Amino acid sequence: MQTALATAGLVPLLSATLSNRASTARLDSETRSGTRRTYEAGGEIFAEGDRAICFYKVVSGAVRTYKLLSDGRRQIDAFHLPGDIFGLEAGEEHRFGAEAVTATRLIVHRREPRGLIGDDGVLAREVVAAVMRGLERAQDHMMLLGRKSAKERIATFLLSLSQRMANGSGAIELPMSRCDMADHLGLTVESVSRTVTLLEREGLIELPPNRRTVVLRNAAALRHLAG
Amino acid sequence: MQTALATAGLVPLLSATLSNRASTARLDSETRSGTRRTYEAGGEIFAEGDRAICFYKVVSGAVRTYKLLSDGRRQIDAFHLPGDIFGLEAGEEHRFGAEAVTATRLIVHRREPRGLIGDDGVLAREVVAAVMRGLERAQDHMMLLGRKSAKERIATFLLSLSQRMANGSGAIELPMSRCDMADHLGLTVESVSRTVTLLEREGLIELPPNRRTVVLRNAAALRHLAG
DNA sequence: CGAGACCTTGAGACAAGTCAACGCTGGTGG
DNA sequence: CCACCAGCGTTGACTTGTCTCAAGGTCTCG
Repeated sequence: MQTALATAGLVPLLSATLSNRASTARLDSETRSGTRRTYEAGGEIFAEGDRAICFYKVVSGAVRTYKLLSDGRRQIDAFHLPGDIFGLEAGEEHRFGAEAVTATRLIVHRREPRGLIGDDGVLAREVVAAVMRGLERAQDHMMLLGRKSAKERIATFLLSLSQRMANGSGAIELPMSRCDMADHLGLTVESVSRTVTLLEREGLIELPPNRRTVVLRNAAALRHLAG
Repeated sequence: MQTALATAGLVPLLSATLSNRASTARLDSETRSGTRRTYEAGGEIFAEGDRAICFYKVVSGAVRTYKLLSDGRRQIDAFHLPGDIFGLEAGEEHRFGAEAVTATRLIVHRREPRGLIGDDGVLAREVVAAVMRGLERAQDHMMLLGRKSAKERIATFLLSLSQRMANGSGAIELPMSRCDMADHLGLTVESVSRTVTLLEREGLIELPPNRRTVVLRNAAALRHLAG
């Protein structure tokens, strides 16, 4: 059993064979060993520097993880949507803050020194997959932040959200404000607003008066922009 | 050092089982199962999209891993120095290209589907530690790319290099060109050159005529800049 | 010593940032 | 039920940091 354990943790790292297997074994880990917690919009889940006792899985809502510079500049590392795991750390402390973007329900898992996680192969593999996915997203995001124009950033962001939210229709319900988008994409609020408006004028997207919904009108063109 | 990281990082994350089993096996992983390979400056180690058969550990020299956009824009994800592991993938393919920055010696490890890695606790932990460290570096780098000025980027970069190279004196031998620095920091060659010159004029660093060496004259001020 | 790669510098252009209104919208309380 | 308020989003005018383009300088290596 302990060998299986070791395998569960490491193999997905090194070969995709198992990772495929893990994703099909969609046992709901929610039913296991986690307690629930809810937050209202804007609620703090943990702060940068807090001891990393727990990690979290989003049930509903959305979460942002971010870092601050001493003068208040903020970089939002990622938005976490239902199914996503966040709050994993290699060290003792959280290297990010985390806040609920909208009203959010989470499952909280204690980071057990041994035992619990080891006993749950599904969760363990989910955790490793979450780390690897986080790494890949971070790498792609560096390309965006380092080398893409505002228009390309917005296009990339909208496409990736539409894939992750996948609600059938082409409409995306943005959970986050323009300010959050800006701090994720390395832009200012004004640039985000202007660029979104520009994409609408060019017919690539559509913006109901509400402004928190986006309909992708020309996904091919967006994809071309996103590179 | 890496063992320390592995202990701090992997174990709390996944389970202590592996660590107990392997913590007594203090064998140098270099002596196991890895073959050596050398590259001259500029040599390609693998290309984006290649099947990820192997991963690598730097013995000497320096390696850059990068992504390209269709129009040639490049983002250098990271520079890998002696002791660093790179080329690990969750999937079947390399998501980056890798090239030697200078003449480089590597150890090549086959990515065994199971078995071998599981048998070598030290290597396994090094691997997980490498992934976690890669994630942390990527996260810090997003802050840099998304929110820092050119001056702050250069300061951050020089400090981090000086820590990683740690050759006693305060002098850093830059293995990479200005162009590589630019593509890592999300700037242009010209901006890098100008900013480095500026830091020299302000007395924070010193640049021997060679231009590939940097002496940190005022690390405190640089640290303040880096945020 | 010469060629080429690399680095620096300058001048001008431009994308994105800043500052400042203004408008919408959704919620609250009179 | 409507009017107001506060927060969010948009837009405009202007500024600025970084990029672009174009020389020119400097090191290294054959």
